[in-house]
Amino acid sequence: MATRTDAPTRREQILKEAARLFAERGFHGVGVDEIGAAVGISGPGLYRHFAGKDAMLAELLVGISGQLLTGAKRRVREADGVGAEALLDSLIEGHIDFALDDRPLITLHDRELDRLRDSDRKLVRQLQRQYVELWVEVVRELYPELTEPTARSAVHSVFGLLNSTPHLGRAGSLPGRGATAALLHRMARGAFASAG
Amino acid sequence: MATRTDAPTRREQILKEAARLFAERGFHGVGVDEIGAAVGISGPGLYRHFAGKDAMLAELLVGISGQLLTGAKRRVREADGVGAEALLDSLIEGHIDFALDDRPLITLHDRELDRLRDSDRKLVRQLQRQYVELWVEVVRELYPELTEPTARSAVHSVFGLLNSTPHLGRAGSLPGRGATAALLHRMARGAFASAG
DNA sequence: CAGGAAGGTTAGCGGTCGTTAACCTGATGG
DNA sequence: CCATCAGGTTAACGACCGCTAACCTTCCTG
Repeated sequence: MATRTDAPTRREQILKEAARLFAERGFHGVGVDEIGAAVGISGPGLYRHFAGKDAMLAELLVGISGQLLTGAKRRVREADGVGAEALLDSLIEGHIDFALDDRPLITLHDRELDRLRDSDRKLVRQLQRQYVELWVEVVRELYPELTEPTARSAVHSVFGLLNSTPHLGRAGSLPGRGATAALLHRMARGAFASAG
Repeated sequence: MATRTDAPTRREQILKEAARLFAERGFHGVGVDEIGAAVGISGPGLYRHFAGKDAMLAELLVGISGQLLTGAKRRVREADGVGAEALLDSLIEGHIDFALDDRPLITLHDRELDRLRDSDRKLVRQLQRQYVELWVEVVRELYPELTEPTARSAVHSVFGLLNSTPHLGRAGSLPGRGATAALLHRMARGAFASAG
């Protein structure tokens, strides 16, 4: 992975703050002036970087879905031949990393999808579907007794479990990142194991 | 439980439709005219029944939290002495019933809490906290090796799992209510069992 | 050193939305 | 039989919000 060391561009600043604000107060609950203020410019200045408020949300959601899918595909590729056990662990690990590092995006991901233009929403849905199907394949390989609809439901439910991180108290109430990740991982595996 | 047989009052109609619309498009994404139209009256007519749009959301959220807590307390009372195993099963069953029967409310429950007036939000948070603590006690009785913060995280995560029902395709894609409930139940138990 | 692109600014327009005001109607009960 | 009231209606107001227009710097570059 090409690790970023250079400073974030203004566009990236804006996207990050917009994600945070959208997650906190909802897409309609945040004004462009607030987003601008969050990056030190004011209101209409945003339009030098984005076509509009909708475009920010679209870029965020497409970006999330794309990143998740790309990462998962890479894991499948790199884990070729190591067995379904290790691959599922890798997928879970990737999803947990994402859920813990980009909480606002995870929140947006299943909250504001309906606010997108039709074409963008279709694209995001397609990316999501591919991501899910990728998991379903791995899960069914590991638990062949699961029917395909059952496996899909199980995958969605585990996503719900992993995406619960925003609800795990903001501050130091949770037992540290590593411990939280390990707990979520164990629970996800336990949930799958009991699905059949 | 005193089963309702009489027709729903207008207030109840409004709340039900408002819940559905809020869940579909977000609190700010729904206008009072739409809510009115959904029950056959128009816009400002709602103000004969509610002080304002905020009041509808507040009543919905307080109602949900209260119902969840009341039901859970009843289950604890009725299950006195039957052991932690059966009690946890009962709590899970109750939560699943709620998640399957009142999907819009479940969605609102963890999506629009921040839109409430301070006092209402505090009340809802307090009811939620009691509900969580009730689960935590049972879980820790059943799995004494769990620390209290770990148990609390586990409970939140299982809520995420159980509340994933809105993401399980609207139509006939899921394998029937009974099968879905059973699947969720098994997965929740498996997740808890693997938390330690 | 001109000059244009990049990236800001403020003023303001147009539309939407929550809410209120004023009015109407049908049922109810003394 | 009339007063009252619950439960509607439409008109309209005021606030807010997304977005555009017009203008102003700063800086790179031929």
